[in-house]
Amino acid sequence: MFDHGWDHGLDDNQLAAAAHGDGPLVILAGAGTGKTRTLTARVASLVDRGVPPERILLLTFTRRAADDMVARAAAMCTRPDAGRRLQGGTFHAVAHDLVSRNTEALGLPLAVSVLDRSDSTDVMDFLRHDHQLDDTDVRYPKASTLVDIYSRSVSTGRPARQLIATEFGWVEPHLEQVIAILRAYVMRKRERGLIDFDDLLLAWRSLLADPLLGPEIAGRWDHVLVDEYQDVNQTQVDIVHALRPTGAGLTVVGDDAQAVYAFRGSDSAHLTGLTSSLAGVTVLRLERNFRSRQRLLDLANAVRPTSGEHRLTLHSDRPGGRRARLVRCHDAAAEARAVADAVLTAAQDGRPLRDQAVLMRTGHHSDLLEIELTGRGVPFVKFGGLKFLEAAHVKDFVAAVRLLDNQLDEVAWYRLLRLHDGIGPARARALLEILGTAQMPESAAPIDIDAQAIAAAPAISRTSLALTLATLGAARERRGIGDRAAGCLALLRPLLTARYPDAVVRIADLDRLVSAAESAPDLGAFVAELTLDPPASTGDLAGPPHLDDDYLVLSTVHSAKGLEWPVVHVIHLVDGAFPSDMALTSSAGLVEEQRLFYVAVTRAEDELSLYAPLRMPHHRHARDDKHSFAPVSRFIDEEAMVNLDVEQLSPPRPAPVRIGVPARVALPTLDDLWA
DNA sequence: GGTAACTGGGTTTTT
DNA sequence: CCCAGTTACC
Repeated sequence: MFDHGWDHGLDDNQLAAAAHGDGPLVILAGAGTGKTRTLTARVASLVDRGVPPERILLLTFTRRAADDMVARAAAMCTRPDAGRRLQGGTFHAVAHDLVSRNTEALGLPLAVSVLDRSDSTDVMDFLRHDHQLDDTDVRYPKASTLVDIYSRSVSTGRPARQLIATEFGWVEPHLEQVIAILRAYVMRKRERGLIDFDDLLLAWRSLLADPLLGPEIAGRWDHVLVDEYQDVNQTQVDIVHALRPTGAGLTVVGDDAQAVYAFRGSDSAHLTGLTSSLAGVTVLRLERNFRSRQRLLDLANAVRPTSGEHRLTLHSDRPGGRRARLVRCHDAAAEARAVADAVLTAAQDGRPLRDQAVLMRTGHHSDLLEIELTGRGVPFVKFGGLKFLEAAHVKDFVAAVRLLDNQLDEVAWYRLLRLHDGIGPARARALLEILGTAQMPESAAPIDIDAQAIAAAPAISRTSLALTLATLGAARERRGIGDRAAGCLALLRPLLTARYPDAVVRIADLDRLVSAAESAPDLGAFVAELTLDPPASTGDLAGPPHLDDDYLVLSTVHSAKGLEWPVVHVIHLVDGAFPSDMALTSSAGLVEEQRLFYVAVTRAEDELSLYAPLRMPHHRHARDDKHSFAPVSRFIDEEAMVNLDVEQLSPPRPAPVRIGVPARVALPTLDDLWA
């Protein structure tokens, strides 16, 4: 074999995938089987075969995965400029780029604002109000439920009526009103230049369906490679199909047992279906695992949901190892202590904190653990759960920036207006009628509009509102990105200071955001990108200064997908927590939880500990009988149990009971205190 | 009467 | 952080 660089260290199956020709290729890759390595090697091999790098498109679901893959592929290529020319990104980022360049063709205003989920909920709330669905005497579906229905409907291609009938039964009494609101939601966004996450994909699909633009866009790429294909929804399937209609030049990688995004419209049937529906498809399997010790894979294979023809069985390159531990704890507090003990013990045994991770079903499952870790001085970083962007002040800043370009952005106005004393939901809505209405750039002077709004505002808010509008107007006149961003911060400074007790910290956050924005090519794009891919913590923005510090990672299983650590702790393995009580009612939900558990288990390289608290504050069902292994976790059946070492932590010793006369304790009097 | 501001209890997962 | 319920203001 010639040494191309990209084929170095690949096994036969990986090599077959990397060197595969132009026909459609489906790679079924189990966890830890070198999927990324294979995909990047394939990219490098294509480039070596003479495919121009810019004619290769790598699609992923997270920007981290996209950046990672482009960088690694570039490193394998013999062409020095490949990294710059390779096209890669998340579905949503690529879509956003295309949408921004084609707003006119799409019939959108020149400037569009990207809505995250909570922005979408705000829009839905306006409509709920307009349609009088916010009366308190009848329980109408909440705005967030409406967003759920809308999103699931468009991303799966199922009509809302059908979706409501099968999965949102409690909404049916208001079916007609809900349908009317969903229609209005589409119109409202279009009028105001607002696009949500689903719209980005829908717009890309529409562009591809256009007789003129479609072929031009699809024609930009000869090869399309899609990572994590088990997580695509119907819109994404349509996009991929429009990009590579015959399947030639298409490579997809995935593992149906790791499909964990059904709640956002994904369906792993899209992956499994491809293996039979695509003419001339080559299906390759990667089952050789380079990550985990065999003992851990035995457990992984036993808990992996079976999936008929696409059964994959992982076998390790790294035999032996320790069996996973199942630690049964008395309650969540005992669990937190046990995890902290284990983390510190491992650290003493030469596993730095950075080699360990604690995984959980939902963000707040680590609440007690975080207190415990803080108390013991163990540094940690948390992924998943509340994001930096969800902090109120960051959303305020994003709103201000969006208003620079898009004055029709009512969601942004609504947010900003309510920061003023004396302006609540109702007054903000009234002011929106004035401020958020379209004025053509050349028509009525904006000053008049501002004056009108100030006059309409309650007296107490007029001074600060006038200042806000003036600062915003001034920032709009600026051209430099740093100046514009600084203007937005200047606008917020008095408002945040008045509103939040910890305003100093929050403003310092925004200072960092402003300096990060300065190096961006365009402020609007910077904010849109921030929305599409929010940094997990403020630390992310400042670059990696604490990279040489040692810290423990706490993460939701969803956010841990694709990552690995030598030592992994999975906490809260108890019905109602993991699996989530939201999923307990449907079998589809339970299978998804099982896949999520499989993802968690397969993150570990050397050591895996599973923690099962027996008593949870809100769950009385966990029984205390210490010797029965039956209700350990519904994820672990008898076959899987064989691969576990079970440890039972003794319950905490009850506080000693004192019998006798209670001591008399005198509370201090004022005179005592002043003495 | 209509709002804003405050209080207390609860929270799935994410592009 | 969001929501519902309550109080207090104009």
